[in-house]
Amino acid sequence: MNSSPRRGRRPGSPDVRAQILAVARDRFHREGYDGVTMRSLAADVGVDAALISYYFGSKRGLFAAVLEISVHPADILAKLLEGDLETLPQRAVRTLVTVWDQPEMGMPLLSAVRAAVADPELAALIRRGLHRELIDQLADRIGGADAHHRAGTFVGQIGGLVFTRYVLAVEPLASMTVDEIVRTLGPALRTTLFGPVAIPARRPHAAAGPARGPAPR
Amino acid sequence: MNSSPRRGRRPGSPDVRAQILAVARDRFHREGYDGVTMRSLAADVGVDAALISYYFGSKRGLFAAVLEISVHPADILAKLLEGDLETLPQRAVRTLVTVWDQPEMGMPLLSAVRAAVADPELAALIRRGLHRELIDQLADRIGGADAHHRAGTFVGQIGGLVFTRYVLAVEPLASMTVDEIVRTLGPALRTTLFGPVAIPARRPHAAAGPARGPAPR
DNA sequence: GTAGTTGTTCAACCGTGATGAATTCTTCGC
DNA sequence: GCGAAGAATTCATCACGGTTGAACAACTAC
Repeated sequence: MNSSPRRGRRPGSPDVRAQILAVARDRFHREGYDGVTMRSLAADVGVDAALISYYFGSKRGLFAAVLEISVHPADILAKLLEGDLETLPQRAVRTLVTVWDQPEMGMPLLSAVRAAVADPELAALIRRGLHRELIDQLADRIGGADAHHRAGTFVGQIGGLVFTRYVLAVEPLASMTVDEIVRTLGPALRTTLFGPVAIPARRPHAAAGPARGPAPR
Repeated sequence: MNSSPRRGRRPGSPDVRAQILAVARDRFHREGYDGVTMRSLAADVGVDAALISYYFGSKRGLFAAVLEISVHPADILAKLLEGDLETLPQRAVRTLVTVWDQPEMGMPLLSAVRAAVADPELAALIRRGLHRELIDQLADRIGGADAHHRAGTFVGQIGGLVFTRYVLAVEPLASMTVDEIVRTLGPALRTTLFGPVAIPARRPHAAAGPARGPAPR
């Protein structure tokens, strides 16, 4: 891009772009996308609102930039998948809850999810991310004919935890401890990954259910 | 058409309120809350925008009215809980997917969820609804010491299905058939409701996990 | 110096939801 | 019937949202 040596005015003595980003980050996480207006944000930084557009193109651009510096899920996911497959369900739940429970991580993630629900393009971003970084890899590791179905369902269950505990905050999930959640959700996740297609503990009510699928391996 | 829309009350008794509601319902479901502007909606109905405020107080009031006539989850939930507890997981999944898959029901529900994510008051509504109508009742039916934890986790997983399949539309969940979903998610839900705290199919890797909880009844 | 580039502000635009006053129709007491 | 009360409808306007183009200021390069 910049072929010629640096011409023109140098960035102001305080790096205004970084300042805007920092304040925006704080306020977006605290007040949500709609709660932050460009004018009020500009006033906070002590700058004209047009400058934000100048640097970030638009309000959404600014939000995207904030997300960029706030959310890095990929490395956490990679760590999870590296470990022992047997213990993955418990570890996944524990890691997820731990990460989301600390506000410095949870708030950015929450605002990201909120924004994604409202904005189809952001939703597509998350959708693709989940699929490539998590579901495909997980399916590879568990193997078997219905690996993708199991992996997808697994992610769905994890997503449900995020949705009900953090976005909706519905009780009792919202105030259960990490251990309690691992205890109750862990076995279900194990069933999804490794279990048979129907738990044989009681009569599966064979009538309507197409209870037989590909062999549970 | 009518080139000079006269001021004042219209002759006859056209039920304009119902007309507004019908058009709003359609457009909200198709274009989402933010996609519908009061002016464009008013133009669609052939009416001044102020009339909407007159009838419904505010845009949110209109949206609430649309939800009112579009979403009645309570009766469906009641039916579910009436049936045999043993088959509840499968039936719940099947009912949920069936309902959400038909656009006449699914779109309203989806726009409700979307709105709830953006608006804390609506979120509180859904939160309370889920808790009173579903979790408490379900906990009563399954009984036992950790009934509430199990019920909450159950609802969380169901919510995850909604979130990932319908809101985020992440693959492969988004294009799995009803039967496939019932097959993969059903057993996990059974585990949540009735299962032990750790599935004994393989060595539960006793180290880290607080794998023992209240007896599984 | 002068020209060119970048940072910053100002004023304005257009679209949003909301509100109060003005106007016209319906209804109901007499 | 008449006339007043009230309901339904539009208009003009407000405050506020994000965005934009022109102007100006600061700085670098030649």
